[in-house]
Amino acid sequence: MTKKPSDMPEIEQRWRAEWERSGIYRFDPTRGRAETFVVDTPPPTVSGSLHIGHVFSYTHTDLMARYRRMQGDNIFYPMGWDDNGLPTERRVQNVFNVRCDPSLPYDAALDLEFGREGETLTVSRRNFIELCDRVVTEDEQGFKDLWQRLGLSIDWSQTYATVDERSRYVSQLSFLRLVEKGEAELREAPTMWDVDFQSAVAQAEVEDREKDGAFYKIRFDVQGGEDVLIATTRPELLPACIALVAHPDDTRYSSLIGGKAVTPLFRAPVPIIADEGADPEKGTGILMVCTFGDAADVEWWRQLKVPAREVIDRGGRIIPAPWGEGHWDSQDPEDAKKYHDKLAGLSISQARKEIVELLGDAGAIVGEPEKVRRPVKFYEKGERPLEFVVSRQWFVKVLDKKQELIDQGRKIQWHPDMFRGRYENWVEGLNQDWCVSRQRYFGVPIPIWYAISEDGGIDYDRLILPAKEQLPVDPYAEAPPGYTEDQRGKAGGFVGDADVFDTWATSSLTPLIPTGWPDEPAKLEGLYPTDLRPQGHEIIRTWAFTTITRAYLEDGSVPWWHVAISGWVLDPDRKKMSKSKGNVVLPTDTLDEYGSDSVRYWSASARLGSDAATDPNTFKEGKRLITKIRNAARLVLGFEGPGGPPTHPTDQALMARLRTLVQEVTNEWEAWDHAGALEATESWFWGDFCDNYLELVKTRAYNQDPSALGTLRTALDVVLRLFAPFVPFITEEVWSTMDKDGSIHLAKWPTTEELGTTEDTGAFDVAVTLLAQIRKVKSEAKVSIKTPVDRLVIKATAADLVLFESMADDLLATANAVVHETETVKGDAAPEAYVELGAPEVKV
RNA sequence: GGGCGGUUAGCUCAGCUGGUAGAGCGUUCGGUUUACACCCGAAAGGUCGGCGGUUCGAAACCGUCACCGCCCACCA
Repeated sequence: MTKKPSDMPEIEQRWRAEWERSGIYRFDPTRGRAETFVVDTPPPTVSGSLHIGHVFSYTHTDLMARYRRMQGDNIFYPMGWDDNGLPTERRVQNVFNVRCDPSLPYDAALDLEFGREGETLTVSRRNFIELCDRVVTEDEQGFKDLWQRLGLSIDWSQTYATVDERSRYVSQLSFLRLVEKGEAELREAPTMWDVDFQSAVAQAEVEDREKDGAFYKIRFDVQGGEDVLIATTRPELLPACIALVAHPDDTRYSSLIGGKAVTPLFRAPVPIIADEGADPEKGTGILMVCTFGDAADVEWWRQLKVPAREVIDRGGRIIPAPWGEGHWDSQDPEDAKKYHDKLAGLSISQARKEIVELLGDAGAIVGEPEKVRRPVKFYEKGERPLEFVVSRQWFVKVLDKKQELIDQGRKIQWHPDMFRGRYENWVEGLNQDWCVSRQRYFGVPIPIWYAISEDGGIDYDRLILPAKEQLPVDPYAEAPPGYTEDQRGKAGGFVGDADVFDTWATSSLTPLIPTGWPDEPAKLEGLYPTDLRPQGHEIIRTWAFTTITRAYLEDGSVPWWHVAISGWVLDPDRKKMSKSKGNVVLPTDTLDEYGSDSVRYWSASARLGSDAATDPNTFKEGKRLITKIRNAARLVLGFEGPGGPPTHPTDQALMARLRTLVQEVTNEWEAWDHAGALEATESWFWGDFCDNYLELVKTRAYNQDPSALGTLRTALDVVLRLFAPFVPFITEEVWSTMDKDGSIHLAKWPTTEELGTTEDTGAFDVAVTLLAQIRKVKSEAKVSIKTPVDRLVIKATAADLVLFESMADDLLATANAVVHETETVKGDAAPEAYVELGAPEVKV
């Protein structure tokens, strides 16, 4: 070992290679479930950037894996890559400057460069997917490098990707089983829709954003009456109005209920109905129901049982002839068409401006618009508000099993426990079934065909399912059983579902993908349910929820017994990091600057569930600890001579205290508190061991006292093992210079039994108390710590004096005291030292 | 609007089942001590967010309020 810490990069590099070569993190398939610890590792989105947050949370997982490994468990610690879905598509679009057009034919010769400039190219679906594969391969390597550099004890022979054959197989097979059980079904219904990505989205991917808007008061005529004012923030939906709603107890409007109003401009008669859902306090208390402004509109539309008047197309523009040319439900169809033509083709925001003007000209807007700030639903990755669009989508039924899903959550231990509440809160608030189909390209295809009837129409009630042996299948490219490819799209033939699964539909199966489900029952039984799901709290509603749901629907199981939640990494100003704020810390930079063990130290010092700031001080603290470990080891291992059992009281006391530490640290681990374990270990190591014990024992150690040498070596051995999960590189490095077989990471976790049975008599406390007093006198006298003490008087209780005498040799040597006297005091006073110093040293 | 966290030394945080406040960093003072100056020793610094209550005793338990953060909620 060299003295300078600057060789840590070399040490890290060397052990990283050695661990990979020796395969110490390999899973052993011959051992049983009881002694196996299975991690359901989060597959990172490979198209996302490497983020310091990754380092933080993945370290948390590795800490527990390393602890369990040292406890003797056979660790199943696989790695998955989440490469399917929108993030990859987006990245491909940017990297190659392309868009996918599924109608184009495949171009086998297409060869694009990374960072291609110039005009945006449209490519076929298959070309697009090939580009996705290229990007993904590149990105995965970046993550693997980072993980290995960080020292994650992953078994790299257990890897998967969410678009690979195995994942597609599992995803499709599991889905087909849901279809057969009736738990997944195709529905044509208004669904939340992102007009930019042109895909349906699920409730879990939706977030509210506060947006400015304006309330417009619009005058509707009432048949056989005066008129009525409604308030709306979405006047552009007026042509889609199908009813007005007021609260049944709202006396202002009770006379109107059951009658009809007539929309301005379009002159469409619409019923006026009463419903508890209308809030008399909001707006004017009466509102228009449109197809579709929001989820409430969907609800009322269902109650009314009238056809939808859709006016917004899938790209977010006003449809030219919303309910069929010449079919205007209007008292004045010509006017209606005239007005609508002015809106047709406009985007939502353009249409809003236009219609406000038209309504204004027609005198149908009353007063000034009232500015309001209200929550608007967005796709979490989207930029424009979601619309409700009628489309055909696959849903997994969850609304009918909320209680069961909550009960499943209660069979799982959440760390920290408060996040169980988060989960239950989400399940209780579910108001839509889980929409799993997405109108995207790069993902797991929905393995379904639909029959085409003899008249040429697609019969969505006649599903054609693939044979299990056919999976994974791409129904867009392959023909279903009993058909041939030339029947595609023909009367009497079939059409393949062109959609892919939502990324969570596959990610929800990560406990099943690497564990042999369902064709290797022996393997599965040895690995499932898994032990640990680590994840962030922001994806409880997606990943945790969908995983629990899929496991429950599949066989009633829970997917794991523990969920460990990591917090977020904040910048030093306690702000959440984001690219737009420009405060993202790159993990490679941090690793370059501080080294892997230091960065791990920082991660480990944060408790599960709590956020952490990227604090340079904590990184430095880690670096200091690593240096301290090396130096202490250098001292201990530098002593020559045979070691023996602890016979000296100081040594016995140290062993007793170490035993207490081992118990405490083990308890912390068992309570899933790695930060507590680290803190206890570090505090013992730095305080008891380095500052006090090493000083007290030095003289005897230099004199080759076997009790001292044996104790020093045992203590180092044990404390290294306690540190090993946190700082695997430096502990392995030191371990390798000791007389030990194999890696420290396969060594047994320390037990109290291996540390004998000597009691902590209190001698150590007495010594430390007295030593502190002597040091204080010297410090106040501003002399060197090694200044001789001429006369030392110890005043203590009789019991403490016995303890003092037992280790007086160590204490006097450390204090450099030559004469000592003792004085017995009554009661339970702490021992006191009276110190007379020799002549101050003369400074040269 | 509903739910959940947090509020302890200048900063970042720990304080388990209630017994007169802790760590690291920072600050100040001192120390070349043959493991380590990425070190060692010492010191200063807090009415534990406010107000009530339970208790012999509350940072900890109960109630309430305030502020910060997060999650959720049909947005007319």
